[in-house]
Amino acid sequence: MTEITKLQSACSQCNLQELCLPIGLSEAELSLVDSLVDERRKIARGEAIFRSGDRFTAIYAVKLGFFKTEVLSEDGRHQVTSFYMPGEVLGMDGISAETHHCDAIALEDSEVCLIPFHELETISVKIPTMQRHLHRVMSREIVRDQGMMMMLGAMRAEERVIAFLLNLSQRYAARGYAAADFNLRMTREEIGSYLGLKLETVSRTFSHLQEEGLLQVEKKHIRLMDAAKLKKMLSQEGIGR
Amino acid sequence: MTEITKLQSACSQCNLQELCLPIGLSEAELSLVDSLVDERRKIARGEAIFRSGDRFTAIYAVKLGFFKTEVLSEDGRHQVTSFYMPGEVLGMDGISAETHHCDAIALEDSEVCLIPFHELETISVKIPTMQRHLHRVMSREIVRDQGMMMMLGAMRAEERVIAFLLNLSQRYAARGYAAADFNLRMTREEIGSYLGLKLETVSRTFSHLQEEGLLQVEKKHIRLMDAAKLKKMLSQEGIGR
DNA sequence: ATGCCAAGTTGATCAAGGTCAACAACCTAG
DNA sequence: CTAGGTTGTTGACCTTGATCAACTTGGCAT
Repeated sequence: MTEITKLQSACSQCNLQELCLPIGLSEAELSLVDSLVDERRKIARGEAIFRSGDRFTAIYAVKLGFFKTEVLSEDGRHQVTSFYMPGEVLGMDGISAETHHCDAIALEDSEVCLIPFHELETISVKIPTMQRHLHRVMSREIVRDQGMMMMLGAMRAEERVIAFLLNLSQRYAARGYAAADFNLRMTREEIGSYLGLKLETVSRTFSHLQEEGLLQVEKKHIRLMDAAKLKKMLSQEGIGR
Repeated sequence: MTEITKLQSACSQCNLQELCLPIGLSEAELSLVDSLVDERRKIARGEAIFRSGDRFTAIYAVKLGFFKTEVLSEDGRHQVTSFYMPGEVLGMDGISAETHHCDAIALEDSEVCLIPFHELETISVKIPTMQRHLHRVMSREIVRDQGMMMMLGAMRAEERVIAFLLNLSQRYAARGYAAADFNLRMTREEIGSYLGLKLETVSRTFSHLQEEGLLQVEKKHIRLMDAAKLKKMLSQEGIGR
């Protein structure tokens, strides 16, 4: 199902450039990058870019669509660890052992740009800006994960849901989409898994926030009615748990 | 309190080398590394190497002692995100924004080797092995964090405690210490924070595992009486939560 | 259409773990 | 030695969110 069609891909032409690449590359450097990222791949909804245990060869920039990553433990359990939208880079978990430690699955028909990692390392020796950028992208993932731990370890259900929605909102906004009006690409169950909650709890929390007038939910369509108040609920709410 | 004493530090002589550095560096490369890591710093118990908001300049390899990192949210909440023991590297959260996002605090009198990050980037251009190693270390942190999320999101209290103890055990073993007999360096509260539990729950779980004969706990001294069974409990236990 | 399945909502009940409180053991300072 | 603070243990009780179950809705295949 996964097409390995090579689409023309030129970072130098891409409107996601500012999200993927360091700013201020020269013409020459940009064309080096173009030659590095020479393959684009279509991933159908439900298909994986890579799975846990797959040999690591590349990292992937989301060009179009939406992904989740999920880890599975020995027993049947699995947990969504992240969602990725266009301009975000995934697959860096594979570097350490040359093997991926999670599955990366498309939530809708999507496209990724394939960045062969060892070539990236080679190029980043020639372009220090590129090296630094790579390090920042990796570090950003570490910081994000720390925030995630904070959320899972220290927030109650309602706060987690709010934090999740505000995070999505902010990422949509950064891409020029409406910050307060968007469609979820994932199911309640996937949200629950990501937030360490059961799908029923996610559903109930949505309903509850809607009753409060803070949110409008219609299936996957979300409208934030009072983002300011939601933010406040996050930072003030019970010191509890 | 924090002494900025410069101790002699020579990676080429260090017995933690195999944990910190890539294998197979040449003499010449090793002496380059020696000149990079020229400062060692003593950190007294309770003191911080860096705090959230501090400008990022370096990463730190634990030479001796024990650290925790903790993030704090706007409101008073804080959460321990990691513990570090000798040979482990901390501070990489600072790369992305040139600012640290957590506090790194010594749990006992400790020593760290200071690795100026921009110089490390410079050197890793000259030593590809070094660059690759850096990427692996960062990636390892990402993988570790994913496991942490899994734990916080999908495991029940008892499993978290077991996973925590087994993880410590394995890291002690990797350093040549007894795998089944060690002292905790952190309080029950710190363990609880790390595991997303209250200190009472940690305490009760210890007691419970002790009743089961799986563990011996005497204050901070832990003895794993049946590591095999503990491992089994982790992978089999309730699909629940 | 019709039947089916996945996704979502809502209610009733239950249990894991949080909260509050009392107390013990230990450490340090005076 | 004594006082006071920190750390840990244990008990009683309560809250949050999980579990189980019924039902609705919409999409898709026949």
